[in-house]
Amino acid sequence: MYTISKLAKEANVGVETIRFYERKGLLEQPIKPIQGYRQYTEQALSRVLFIKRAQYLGFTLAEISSLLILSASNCEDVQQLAEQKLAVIEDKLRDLLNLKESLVSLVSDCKNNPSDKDCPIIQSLQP
Amino acid sequence: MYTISKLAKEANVGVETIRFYERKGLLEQPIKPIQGYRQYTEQALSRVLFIKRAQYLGFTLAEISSLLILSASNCEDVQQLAEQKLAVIEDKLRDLLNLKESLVSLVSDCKNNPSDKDCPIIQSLQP
DNA sequence: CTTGACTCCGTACCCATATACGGAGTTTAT
DNA sequence: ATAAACTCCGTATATGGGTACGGAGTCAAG
Repeated sequence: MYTISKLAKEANVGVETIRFYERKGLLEQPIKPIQGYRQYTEQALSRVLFIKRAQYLGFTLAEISSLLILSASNCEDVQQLAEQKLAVIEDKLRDLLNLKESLVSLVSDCKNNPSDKDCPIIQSLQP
Repeated sequence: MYTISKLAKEANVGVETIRFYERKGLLEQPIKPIQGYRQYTEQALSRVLFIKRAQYLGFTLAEISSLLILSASNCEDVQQLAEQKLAVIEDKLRDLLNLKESLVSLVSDCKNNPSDKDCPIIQSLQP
């Protein structure tokens, strides 16, 4: 069990971020004991780490929210939502691959540029 | 020569976006004639298109700003900036591919799940 | 039992990237 | 010569994702 600051530290985010996620409904706020501080479980930690990883992958908090709602429904619904997310991921993959290819080719043009000016990247951005 | 709205239309952005870029120093604001409206040159259009392309490649406006400054001089620095972006994109690609594979396999587990509950996806989200 | 660190809560503020509004001036079409 | 459309300018608002602040309560060590 963690206090909020331990949890934040463990997940490598700020305390305020935890509270922000709670307000956004991304993280369940543990019931506060009549007297004392809230206790956070391992599950809360996994949840925060999940959010962070998904964010890193380019999901917005809103998307992460619906990813997380998966766990509220029955298997078929879960599966369906997972398939939707899969489609989103595949789109993102395609976009990222295109981006990567453009950048790779630009950088390689740069490497073949003998001069220090007339940078091919800049030129390619010039219409 | 364009008026601001022609320029905006040509570049496929809003008029307000042009003004915003001017405020940000990404775009030089043409001198306003004593009487009348500002005139924008082809250069201004190229500049806006440059910004849009660079944005599409994943550069932030701040980065674009430094790209524009660097473009006057040093191909190597530009290349370095592009390589940094490339590294970030490659990391994201790797992670997205992993995520996709896990989702694919979870969805297929779901399909092999005869019951409506004990959803494998839900179970995989439990700690 | 006091002190210092931590928590709680509401609210305000921050940055990036725009987008909208409103009143006054300007241009263009009829 | 007037209306419609456009521009100018400052300011306000939006959205996403946080970060900071201040006062009051709580906990843990000495």
